[in-house]
Amino acid sequence: MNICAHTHHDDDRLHSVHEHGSVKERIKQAEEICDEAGARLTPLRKEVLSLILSAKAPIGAYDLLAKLKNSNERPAAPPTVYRSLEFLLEHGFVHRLTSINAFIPCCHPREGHQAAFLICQNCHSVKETSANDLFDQLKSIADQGHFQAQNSVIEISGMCQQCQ
Amino acid sequence: MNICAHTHHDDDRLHSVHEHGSVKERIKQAEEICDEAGARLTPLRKEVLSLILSAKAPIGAYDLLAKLKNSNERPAAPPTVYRSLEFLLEHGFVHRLTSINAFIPCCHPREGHQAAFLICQNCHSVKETSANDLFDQLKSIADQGHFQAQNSVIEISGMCQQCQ
DNA sequence: AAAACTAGCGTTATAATATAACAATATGCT
DNA sequence: AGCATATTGTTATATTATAACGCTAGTTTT
Repeated sequence: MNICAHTHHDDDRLHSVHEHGSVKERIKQAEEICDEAGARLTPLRKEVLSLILSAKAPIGAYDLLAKLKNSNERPAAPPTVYRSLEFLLEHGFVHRLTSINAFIPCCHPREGHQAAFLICQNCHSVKETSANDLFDQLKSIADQGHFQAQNSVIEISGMCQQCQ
Repeated sequence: MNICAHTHHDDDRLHSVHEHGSVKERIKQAEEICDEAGARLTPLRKEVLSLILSAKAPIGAYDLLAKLKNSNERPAAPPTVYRSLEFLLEHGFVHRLTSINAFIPCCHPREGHQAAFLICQNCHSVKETSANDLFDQLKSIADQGHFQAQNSVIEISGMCQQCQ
């Protein structure tokens, strides 16, 4: 299992946490992935992604909208944000946390993985985990229900280590 | 593992599906549970629960509101519904499906269990499963993240057997 | 019994999240 | 250049959820 933090406090007690690159590096990586896939990481999309990467907690669509308006000559309305989010979700650059209507960067955009999220209700930090055993279980549940799974939401809310 | 269906089509191919009582019986059971717990299943709450039990698919708050308005001399506004839902959720009579903002009855209101849901995107049937192995996995994920879990959302969207 | 307290509900208003529909512009292709 | 398509702008509105305040009825306290 693998745990990745998206948080504003240090996580050095968590041995399995690894370093992500800087925002700049991660944008660059996204550009490469888009090039390979023939997708267009336009300036708008890049900026939305950058805002999500820079936010050290999950960020909502309307918060993104406000930041776009502030930091930008560009006009911005809800569809501006939602369309960019749609693109970023499709290409695996961000995740939607449905239980809190907010977005976080994906730790491993190349892997196209499924993930489970640990969401701290106190400090709003999020840990993304890719637990293969868990998804095997899910698959077996779906199979037993004769169900063709397309999409899973696994979100655990509670209290992170630092906040306990 | 245990699978329960909330659906408008027959599920006889699913051996593990069991029968729920009639709406009347299930309301009666809820009354008993409330009596034991010292909670009040008021006429309004009873009616909302009854509407959710009768709906053969997940039902949204505003659909409930519309039904309340139709079938009733009682006035109804959004807080009317949301407050009743809050009560029913707290006491384990219904589940909220956060990925589709809708509500379904709980199959086993006495057990206070956690559940995972299989949501058919085509016919909107839902199967509720209580998979202990899965929740053991979740617990172990939370433990490895030194995380105190309070609440889990597990929702799998896809295509049910009948719709494939 | 009167006063204080409380749970539940009514009522009005508004917040927060998300999408529809159509117009304008930019980009890639021949 | 001319065409097709993708992207973005723009306006309007739909959908989901909560805040705030007051009333009523029942319960407890004095």
